[in-house]
Amino acid sequence: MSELAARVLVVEDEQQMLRFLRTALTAQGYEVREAVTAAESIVEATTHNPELILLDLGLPDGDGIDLTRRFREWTRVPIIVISARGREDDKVAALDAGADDYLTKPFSVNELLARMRVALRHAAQAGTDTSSTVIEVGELRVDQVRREVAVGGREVRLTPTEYRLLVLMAANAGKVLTHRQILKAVWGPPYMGETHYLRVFMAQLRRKIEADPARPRLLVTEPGVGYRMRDV
Amino acid sequence: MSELAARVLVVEDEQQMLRFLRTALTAQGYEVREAVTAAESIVEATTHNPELILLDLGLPDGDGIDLTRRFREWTRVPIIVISARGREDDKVAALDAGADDYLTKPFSVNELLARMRVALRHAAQAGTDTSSTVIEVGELRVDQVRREVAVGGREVRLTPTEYRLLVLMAANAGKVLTHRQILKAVWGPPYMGETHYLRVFMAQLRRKIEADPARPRLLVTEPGVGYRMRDV
DNA sequence: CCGCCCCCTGACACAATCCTGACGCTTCCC
DNA sequence: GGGAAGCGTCAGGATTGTGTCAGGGGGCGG
Repeated sequence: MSELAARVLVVEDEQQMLRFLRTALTAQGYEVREAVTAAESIVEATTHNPELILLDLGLPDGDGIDLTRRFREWTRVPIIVISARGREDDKVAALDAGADDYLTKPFSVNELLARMRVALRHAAQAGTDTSSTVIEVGELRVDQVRREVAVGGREVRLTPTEYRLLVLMAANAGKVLTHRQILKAVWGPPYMGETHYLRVFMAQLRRKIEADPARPRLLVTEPGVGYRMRDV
Repeated sequence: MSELAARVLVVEDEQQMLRFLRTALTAQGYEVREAVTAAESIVEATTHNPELILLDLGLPDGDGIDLTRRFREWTRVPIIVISARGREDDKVAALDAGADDYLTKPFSVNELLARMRVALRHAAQAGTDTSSTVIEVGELRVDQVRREVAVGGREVRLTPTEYRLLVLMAANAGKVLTHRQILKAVWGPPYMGETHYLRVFMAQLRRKIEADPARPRLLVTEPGVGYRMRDV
C-alpha cells in the first residue's frame, strides 16, 4: 500500500500531544516530521514535501485557519486539523479554508489513523491525474500555456468558448461527459439546461478540428447522454 | 460554485431525519434523491448517478458498512456516513470500507454542509468524471466512465434506455429485481405498471449481449417476479 | 463612431429512439 | 384438454434528439 512509510508533518506546540502522536504514528510506519510553530511548519512543508499534514489549530504564533489557507495557496497536500476547540464555526471555517478533516480533542488514535488513511487514499487518487499543460489526443494538440491548438501540425484558431469546450473534452479524453457536466463547466451552473448551445458549439468545433465534420472521429456524440473525445 | 445543484442521494430510513435533511439540502440548492433501504439505494445510485451519498448506517435491510463496500466495487462517489453509533470501531470500519467521512448523530447542519463541500471538492479535483469504474459480470463488461459495454471484448452499442437497464441489472448482479423495481428505476415511478416495456427492452438487450438470445444466460427471467443478472 | 468578432437564438431537416399494438408461444391451473 | 396469464418477438409510427444554417445583438477595439 502506498500509505506505508508516508511522510507526515505534525504541527503541534504541546509537547505532550506531540510525543503521543509521534509514537503512535511511528508505530504505524509513518515517517514523522515535526513543527512547533506556523512559521516552522511552512519551512518544513516546503523542504520535506510531506504527504499529509496534521495541524493543531492552537498555535502560539498565528491562527491555524490562516495557516491552512496559506498552505492551500501552493499545495493540495491533505490537511487534517486537530483542535481542542469543538465549536461549529471553527470546524466550518477550517474545512472551508481548505482542510480535509477536523478532529476534536480528545480523539481516539484509531479514528485518527482511519481518517489519515482516507486522506492518503484521496491524495493517491488525485495524484494520478495529469494536469499537464500540453494535452495530446491523436492528431490533436492543445497547449494550455500558449493557448494554442493544432491538428496534425496545422494551427487552429478558436474563440474563447470553443477553446474552453475543447480543453474540457481533451482533458477528459475517453470519458463521456454529460450535457449537464459540459454546460456547467463551460457556461456555468445556470446554463445547465441549454443543450442547444452545445450542439451549435460542437458543430463549430468539429468544423475546425475534424477532417470530415459530418463524420467526427474526435468529438463523438453519445446519444441521449452527452459527448466524448475519443482517445484512441 | 461548481457544487451548486449537485445531485445528492440520501439513504435514511427514519422519516424525521429524512425530512430534516431534505429541507436542509434543498435550501442549499442541492438536488435531493432519497432511498429508504440498502437495496433501493443501489438502484437509485446506478440509475441517477449522484455526486454525493449521505448514508445512515442503521438501515432495516442490511449493514451500512457492507453497503459502503458494495458501492466501492463500482463507484468512487463520495460517501458520508451518518450514524447514531459513535463507537470507534464503527467509524474505523466504515472509513476503511471506503467511506470518506463519518458524522455522529446528533450533528450540526453547518458542519455537515461544510464536510459535504470538502467531499465535493475532492471529487471535483479527482476529475470532472462522476468517478464510476467498471462492472464485470462474466463475459460482460460495463465501463461507466467511458459508457462502454463489451461482451467478450466485442464492443456493443446501446441506446440510453438499454444502457440504464443494463447498468441497473449488472450493478445488482445475482439479485432478483422485480418488474416494479426495474420500471421505477429506469422509467420512473409513473411507469411501474408498464411491464410490457420491460419485455420489449429485455428482448433488445438480449439480442445485443447474449450469445443465444432465445436461451439467455445473463439476463434470466424469474417468472412472475422479475429479472436477474446471473453473476456466475 | 464605426466595424469586427463572438455569442445567442430560432427554424428546419434528418436520424435515432421509444412507444404501441398484434400475434404466437409456453406454463400453469381449472 | 382448454383457457388464462405471462412472456417473447416483430414491425411501424410518433416522438424526441441531433446537426446545420443564418441572422441579430452586444461588447470590444480601432
